[in-house]
Amino acid sequence: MFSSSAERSSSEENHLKAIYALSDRGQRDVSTTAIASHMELKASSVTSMLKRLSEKGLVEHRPYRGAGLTEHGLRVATSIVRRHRLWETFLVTHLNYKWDEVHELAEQLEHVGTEDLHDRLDKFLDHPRFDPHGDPIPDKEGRVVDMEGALSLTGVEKDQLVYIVGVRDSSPAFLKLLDGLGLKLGTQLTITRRFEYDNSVEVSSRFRTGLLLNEQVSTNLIVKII
Amino acid sequence: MFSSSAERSSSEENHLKAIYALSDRGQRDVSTTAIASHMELKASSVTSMLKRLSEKGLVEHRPYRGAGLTEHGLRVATSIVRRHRLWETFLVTHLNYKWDEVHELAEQLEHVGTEDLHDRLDKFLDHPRFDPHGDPIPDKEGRVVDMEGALSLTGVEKDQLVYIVGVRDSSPAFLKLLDGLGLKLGTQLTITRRFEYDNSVEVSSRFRTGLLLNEQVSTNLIVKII
DNA sequence: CGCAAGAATTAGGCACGGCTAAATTAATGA
DNA sequence: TCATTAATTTAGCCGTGCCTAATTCTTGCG
Repeated sequence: MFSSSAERSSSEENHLKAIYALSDRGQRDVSTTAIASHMELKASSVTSMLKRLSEKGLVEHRPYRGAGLTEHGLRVATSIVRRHRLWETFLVTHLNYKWDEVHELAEQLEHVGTEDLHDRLDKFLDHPRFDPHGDPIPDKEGRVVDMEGALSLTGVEKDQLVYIVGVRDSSPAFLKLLDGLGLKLGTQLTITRRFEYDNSVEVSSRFRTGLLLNEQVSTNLIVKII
Repeated sequence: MFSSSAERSSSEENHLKAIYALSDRGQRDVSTTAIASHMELKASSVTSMLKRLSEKGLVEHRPYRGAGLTEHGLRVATSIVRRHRLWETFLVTHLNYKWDEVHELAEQLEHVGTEDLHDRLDKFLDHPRFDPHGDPIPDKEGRVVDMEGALSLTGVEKDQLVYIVGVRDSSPAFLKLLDGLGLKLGTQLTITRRFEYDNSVEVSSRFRTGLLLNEQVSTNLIVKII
């Protein structure tokens, strides 16, 4: 059995991660343009990377049609997502970073070292199942718990008690907004009023009542019914 | 006050670190060849990097004569050594790596992130003053404790009780040898016999007596008199 | 059905960081 | 002093990974 880690560059790994994310965990194919805009690159750069990844057997590239991960590519992409989320967890739980500060750093750390390093990190962190944004951390074999019962706050009935389990958008701006509103993972909420005018909702938590959330915010809040 | 972190590549940082190490912490100039052989590069590659670092004000390059760190370069180099040793400490104390396994990983981790990350890591580790090999960790301001009273085992008198505080060679091979002999930081020793023939010494510790160390080994062991 | 718009690819250029080979400088010793 | 040698630098090439501009597919609409 030979190692499957045939020296990948950070850029290669980032492309795999992008395809993974855009294809809904490797389900369907994604377009060159989509990858390019996700990574803030030009399409031509993506094309040449797709060619390279295709030669390495990580990606199936159908020119002019799109690209998808091979089985091998999917394993690699999952592993990188795992690494990313483990580092984010470490940064928040042990180095006292805030949840809106860790993405960039994890983006760099995820490319360092071997699988062994991350297995050890995982063990040190006591096998966390969710990262600081509520995203599930794939296990060693790439299995991802899928969050059944989770839904967007937008889809919740009035007066239904729910608690926040994640965010759909983990940009610093959105996370800081939530901090400012006193909303974090685990916070319990109920929708007290809905406004048809703009689909905004009024929510109450233990600490705050009459908090008005616009549609964008409520859509990006992932909750579970208690 | 503007930031002094004007985007440095890993390769640039590695060159600074090499100059720092070879120049005895930035004292004297070092030759292109010395840097090249230390980094396992060709001299011509080093020359072009020296030119770049010189333009960035990190290195003083006197063509055909040698190169030394500027004050700014010295600060940067010290910071990288600090990062390296902090990560080595983390890997050993929290991820259970052995002292002969951490160098390569730290070599990669040291280039990630900002000074802030490493200040937080330092705090998390509770401001360690020595890394797993006994090398001093520079503080935030670049101050290095110099290990007064430390000397090579070769220079110790017969029957003098000493303990191991560091190693001059931290290659995996040497560290594994020490592991095999049951020698580690803190181990107490006395030289029981000296052999003029090849400058080897016989030492005894609490756990082992009559252990024969050749000159290379005893030279690379740094000890303090109790 | 055919063509124009838009997506994607190809062609060609650039900076980085490495290399080899050629040219240059410094140092040494006869 | 001057020639030889060793160290160093310069010249020029290559792969990665990005870019712009030109070209080639696909597709949907008139």
